[in-house]
Amino acid sequence: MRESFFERAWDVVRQIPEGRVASYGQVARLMGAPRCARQVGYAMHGSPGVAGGVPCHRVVFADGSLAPGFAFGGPGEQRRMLEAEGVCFRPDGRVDMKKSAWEV
DNA sequence: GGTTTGACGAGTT
DNA sequence: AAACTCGCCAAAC
Repeated sequence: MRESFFERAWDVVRQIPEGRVASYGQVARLMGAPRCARQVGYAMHGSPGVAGGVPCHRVVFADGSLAPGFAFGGPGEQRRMLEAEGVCFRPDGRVDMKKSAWEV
């Protein structure tokens, strides 16, 4: 059943524990496509959302910055959601990958 | 079946 | 430090 690349991406994102964040490249790597970070990001855009079991808000850039224009109701909503899960943020507005990076 | 696109990443300027 | 460019690759047109 070779699910589409997207569905596989969702499956990996689904495994991200609470209070942790994973970069697009990280997710892509876990799915066996380390070069497909962009496709992962695009898959997130088309994800069913948290209601579908895909916490796309836990997926961030490799730098720890969030996607511009992200919205579950507002760009600041994602940060608020992550903080609520225990994710550490830096004054720059980026996620503290050093503490909140998803350890596989 | 070729072209365009894009929630990335790393390298340059 | 921030902005820009190039490369990668799957999905949509």
